Amino acid sequence: MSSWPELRGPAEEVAPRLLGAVLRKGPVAVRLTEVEAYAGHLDPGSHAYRGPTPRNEVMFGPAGFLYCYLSYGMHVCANVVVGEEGAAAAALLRAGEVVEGIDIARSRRPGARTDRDLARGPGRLCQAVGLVLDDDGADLSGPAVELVLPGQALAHEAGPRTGLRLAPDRPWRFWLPGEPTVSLHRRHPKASAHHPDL
DNA sequence: GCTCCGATTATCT
DNA sequence: GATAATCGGAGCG
Repeated sequence: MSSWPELRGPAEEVAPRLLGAVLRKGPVAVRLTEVEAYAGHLDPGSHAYRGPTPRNEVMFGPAGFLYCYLSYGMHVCANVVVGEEGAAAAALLRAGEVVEGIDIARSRRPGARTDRDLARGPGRLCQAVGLVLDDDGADLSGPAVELVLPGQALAHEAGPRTGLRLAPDRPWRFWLPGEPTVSLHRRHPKASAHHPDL
């Protein structure tokens, strides 16, 4: 039963369709403004590149479920599983605008100076929405966690992925133009070394 | 506004 | 034991 016909197809085609979608957990909901595509076993940048493990097994399942993992030992990041079952394709939820439960979101992110910082960045988004490691595998049909797709695809822009050590060059980051919650910066963790550029 | 840097732990080799 | 799809704070303009 493919209850998510809109999520079929390659990650880089499905991911932009998530822009403008609303993700809710309980009282807090965000409207997604920035996502990133990961093409599973075909993609050196994906956690699924080297095959199934206990952590990434949700990605190898059907579309419409949440894949959550711990990043840098302290931040939770969330993906929507997309594509055909077994392809392990997913879209990382990079940023959003809080559209419901903003007071609760603010209390969860006391460090945020402005509302636009509440869910700007994958770790911040999960903190604002209240997503934790235990939400790994959640069914996005609800009721605990729910995803509502926009009626039609919205106009978007694309650019290279950020933060990855491997395959950062694919233009698989997608965002809604003009959204203040979108962050277009940040370089690699470490430039490993200075190559004299030949 | 920008860049640099250290924190912290589940997961995999 | 090394790695990592990040964040927040410090320092500068």
